Amino acid sequence: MFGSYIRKLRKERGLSLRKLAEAVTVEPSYISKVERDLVAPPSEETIKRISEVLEHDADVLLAVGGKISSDLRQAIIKRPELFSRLIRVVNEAPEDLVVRILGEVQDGEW
Amino acid sequence: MFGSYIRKLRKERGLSLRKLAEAVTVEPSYISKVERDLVAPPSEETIKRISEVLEHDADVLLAVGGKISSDLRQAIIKRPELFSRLIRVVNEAPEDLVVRILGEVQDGEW
DNA sequence: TGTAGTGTGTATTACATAGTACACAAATGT
DNA sequence: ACATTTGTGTACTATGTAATACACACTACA
Repeated sequence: MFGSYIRKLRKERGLSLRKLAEAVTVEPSYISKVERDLVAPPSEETIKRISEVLEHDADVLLAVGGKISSDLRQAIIKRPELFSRLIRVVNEAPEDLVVRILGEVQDGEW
Repeated sequence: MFGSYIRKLRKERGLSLRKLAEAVTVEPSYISKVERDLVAPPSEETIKRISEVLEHDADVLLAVGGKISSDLRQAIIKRPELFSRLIRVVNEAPEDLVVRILGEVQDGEW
């Protein structure tokens, strides 16, 4: 999944596999294997560099690779009761509702 | 950190290291090393078993061990834009405010 | 004074993670 | 025709993760 996802992105950017590899500072053969899903998705750091080169949301790319950004992990780990509850509750709630809450929290309407 | 944390819990429960090890189905020497932080915290599965035996919140124990429950990870990974934003926004907000939001979302007051 | 239970030390292991290094073949450009 | 670029195949490696296995020494206790 991750492989085909970034291969498509790369082609849309008109970038060769080798150019991507160079920009990300990994071996071309590694990108080749990654794009065909012959190996597991790269590390968090490498995925983040890929997201910059391909100009794609890092959180989404990490998620496609089955990972979570370490700053999110740290936030959760620092207040586990709060965030565990929050995530589980929100996960049950319909998305549009959550989006509305988010907007209001952000706008300081509380 | 994790080690001293569970050692304290275990003593409070009046449990011997070996009894804990047996209940968790790992080697006593392993628990010994874990409790003195000579090795990294156990796997998610093992921490969850420890949390049951010691009757302590699993999310908190996982967090002390630097981990996040896989069900939370899956929730985030399925809707990365939503949850990444949510976590970052909430992380900036004061806790009491977040707790109030949580309560209201739960109570279906939206 | 054994023997049962306590915690610990040392050595080892299986598997996963995250890649590198380098050679090769096909297509493209000039 | 030749050089360059493109993607790929094969082999190898270093580090981390998550433990096991077993022997040892100390304390309690009956």
